Amino acid sequence: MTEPGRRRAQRPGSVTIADVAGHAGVAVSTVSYVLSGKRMISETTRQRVLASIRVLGYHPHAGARSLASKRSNVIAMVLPLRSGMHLPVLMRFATAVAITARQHDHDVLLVTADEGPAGLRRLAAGSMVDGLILMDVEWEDPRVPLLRELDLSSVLIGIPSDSTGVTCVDLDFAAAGAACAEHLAELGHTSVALLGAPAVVYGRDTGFARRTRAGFLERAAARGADAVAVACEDDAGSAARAVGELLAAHPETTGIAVHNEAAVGHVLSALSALGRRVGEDTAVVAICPEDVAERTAPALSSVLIPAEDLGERAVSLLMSKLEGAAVPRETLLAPRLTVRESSARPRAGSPAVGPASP
Amino acid sequence: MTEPGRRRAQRPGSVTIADVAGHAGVAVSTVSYVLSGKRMISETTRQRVLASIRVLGYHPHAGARSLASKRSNVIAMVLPLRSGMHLPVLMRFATAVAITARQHDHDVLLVTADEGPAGLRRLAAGSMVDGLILMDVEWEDPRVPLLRELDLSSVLIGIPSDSTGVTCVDLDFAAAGAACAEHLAELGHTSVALLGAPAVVYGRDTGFARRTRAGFLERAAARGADAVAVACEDDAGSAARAVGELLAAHPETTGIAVHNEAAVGHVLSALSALGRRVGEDTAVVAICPEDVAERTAPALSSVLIPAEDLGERAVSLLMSKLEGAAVPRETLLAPRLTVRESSARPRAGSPAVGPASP
DNA sequence: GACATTCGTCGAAACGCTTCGACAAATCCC
DNA sequence: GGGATTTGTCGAAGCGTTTCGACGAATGTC
Repeated sequence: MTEPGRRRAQRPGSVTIADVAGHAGVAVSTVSYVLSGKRMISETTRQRVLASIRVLGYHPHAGARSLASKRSNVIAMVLPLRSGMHLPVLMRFATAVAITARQHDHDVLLVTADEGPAGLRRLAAGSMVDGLILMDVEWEDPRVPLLRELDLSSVLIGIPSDSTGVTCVDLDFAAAGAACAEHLAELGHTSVALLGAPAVVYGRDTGFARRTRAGFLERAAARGADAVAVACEDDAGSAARAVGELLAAHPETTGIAVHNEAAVGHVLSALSALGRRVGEDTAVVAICPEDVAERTAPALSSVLIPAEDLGERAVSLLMSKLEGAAVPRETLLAPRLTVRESSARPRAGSPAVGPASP
Repeated sequence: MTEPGRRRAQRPGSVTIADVAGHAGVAVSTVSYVLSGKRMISETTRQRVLASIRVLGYHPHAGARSLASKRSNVIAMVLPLRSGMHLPVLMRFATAVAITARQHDHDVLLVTADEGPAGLRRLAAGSMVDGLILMDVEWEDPRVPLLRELDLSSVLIGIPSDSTGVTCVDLDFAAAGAACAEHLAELGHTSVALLGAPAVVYGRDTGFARRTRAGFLERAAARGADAVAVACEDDAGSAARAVGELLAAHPETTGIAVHNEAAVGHVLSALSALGRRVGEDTAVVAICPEDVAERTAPALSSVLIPAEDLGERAVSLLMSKLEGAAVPRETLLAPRLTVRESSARPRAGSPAVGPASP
C-alpha cells in the first residue's frame, strides 16, 4: 500500500507507452503524437502527458520504435582499421561524430570495416542503422561502389576518385597545400619543398596526399618559387634521411612544408641536426592537427585538420539526406593557416612584406 | 518476367522471416528455431531453410528481434571525454572491443559520457543495449555508483576504489612492478630505483600506484638488489629535481623504473643532463603505452598497457555475464615487458646473462 | 440554424520476430 | 502391442511502437 504510483517505474525497462496513456487518461496514440509532434494535440493534454512521462520515467523502446516506424535513429560510423592511420585524429573525428549525432537525436554504432561488404549489408538489411558515415576514405575505396548499390544514405569523410552518387566532406587539401606554398612565398622564400606522406600512401593513390602535393606545387610555381615534393616515412631514421637527401639535392631550400603528422617532430630534429635554425634561417609550416603543432619546439605554423568540423559537417549532411533534402556532392572545408614560431619572420635578406594594400 | 526469383532480394530490408518460411515450405517458427538453435530441427529441414535464407538474402530485422526477445545484441562502449586522456590508447581499446564484440555476434554503440547519467538511463530503459563497457575508469569514478542501481550488465576497464557489485579488468600492476625489478636484476643491476606517480597519488591511496611500488620493491628485495621508490611529479622541473635527489642520495643506482607516462621524457633528459648515458651505463624501463615508449630517444624498454587484450577480455566477461554466468570481480592481466634500447645490454662489469639452462 | 470545416482524440491494424503450448509421428519399454 | 516418451513441426499470442481512418465537438459560413 505504500507509494503505489512508483511501483512500475522502479523496474527499469518495464514502463511502456500504454502505462503512460493510462496514467494520463488518454489513448496510446495520443501519447505517441505528443512525442512525435506529427499531429496537433491541445496544450492541456500535451502537458498532462508530458507530466506522466516524467513521473513514470518513461523511455520508448528502441526496437519497437524502429519496427513500427522503419527508422532506428542510429547511424553507423565505419572505420577502416588500416595500419598507418593516425589514431588520435581518428578518435577526434569519432567523438565529434558521436556528439553531433546525439544533438540530432541519433546514436552511433561503431563498425570496423574488417567485416567487409557483408557487414554493411547486414546493417542495411537488418534496419539497424538509418545511415552511414565512412571515415578515412581512400582515392580508390572499395566501399564506394558497394555504397551505390546499397540504398542507404551515407556520407564519406575523404574524397574518392569517383564521387558520383555519393556525398563527401573533406578538408580542401589542394587549398591547404596552396596555402602553405603561398605562406612561404609571402615570407620571401624562393626555393621550397614539401615533405609528404610515406611513399606507400602515394602508392595507394590516397586522394588527400596527392591533392596537397598538387596544390603546393602549383601555387609555388605560380609564385615563381622553385618547388620540390618528396615522400617521408614516419620513423625518426627515415625522416632524418629524407631531410638530409632533400637538403643535399637542394641546399638552397629555405621553406619547408610538412604534410605528415607523425614525422613532424623528427623533421624538426633533423633540420637542427643539420645546422638549420627553424624559424630563423629556415621556415617550416605543417599540415597537421593543432595539438601536434603546438607541442613541438619551436611551435609550428600549421594548417590544422579540422577534425571536429568535419565530423560535425558529415553528420549534418547525413541528417539532411535522411530528411530527403538534396545535398552537395562534395563539401570542401577551407583551410585555415595559423602562423606560429616556426615561420614567424620573413626570410633574411628579403624585403619585409606587410599586408598588401593597393 | 525476367529473373523472378530475385525480385524480393533486390529491395533490401524487405525480405522477412515469413518470406523465408514460404520459400522453404515450413512455418515461421521453424525458421526462427533454425536460426536460434533453441529447439531441435531435423537436418533436412535445417538445410532447406538455410538454403532459402541464402537464396533470398534474408537478414533478421534487428528491431523486431529485440522487441520480441528482449535482447538487442548491442553493447555500449562508454568513453569519458575527459581531457588529458591518451587518445591513441583509447582508440586501441575501442577497436579491440568492437572486433571482439562482433565475434560474439554483437554490435557496439559508441557513447560519450558527456550526456551523463541520463544517457546511460536512456540506453537501459530503451532496451537499446544489453550491456555496458566503461573505459578509462578512475579510482573514484562517479559512474560506478550509477551502475549499481542500473541493473544492466557491465564491465569496467580499470579498477575503482570500491569494486563491490561490479566487474573490472585491468593490467596487474603489482606484477608489472615486479617485472621491471626482475628485468633490471637480470641485467646485473644491484641498486635500483622506482620513479613513480606524483606524491598526491600515493597520498590518495590510489590502487594501481601502490600496487606497482609494492611489486617492484618486493621483487627487487627477493633478487637481492638495493631498491628505493620515490614519487615523481609530472613537470620537467620537478622531474629533474627528483632524479637529481635520487642520484645524489643513491649514486650507485644504475637501474631505474619509471611509472609515470607524463614524466618519462623529462626523466630521460634529466639523466642525460647528469651525465648518465641511458642504455649504456644506466638502464631505464617504463610502464607506459607503447607509442610513448617508442617515441623517446633512446626507445624505452617498457611494460606496455595491453589495450587489445583488455578490450577483448572485457567483452568476453560481459558476454559471460549476459549468459548469466558468474564472473570474477577483478581480472588482472599479466604484464608483458618489451626490451628496447634503454635497457638493451647487461650492466658493464656484470657477467653476461644468457637464457638460464640448468 | 443547417452545412461544411477544422480540431483533438481514439481504436485498431500493422511492423517482423520469438516463444509457448499443442500435436501428430516415431521410438521406446516391458 | 499398448502405454509412455521423445522428436520435429506448427499456429498463435504477444512484444511496444507508429500511423491511418474515423468520429464527436467546436468553429466558421451563408
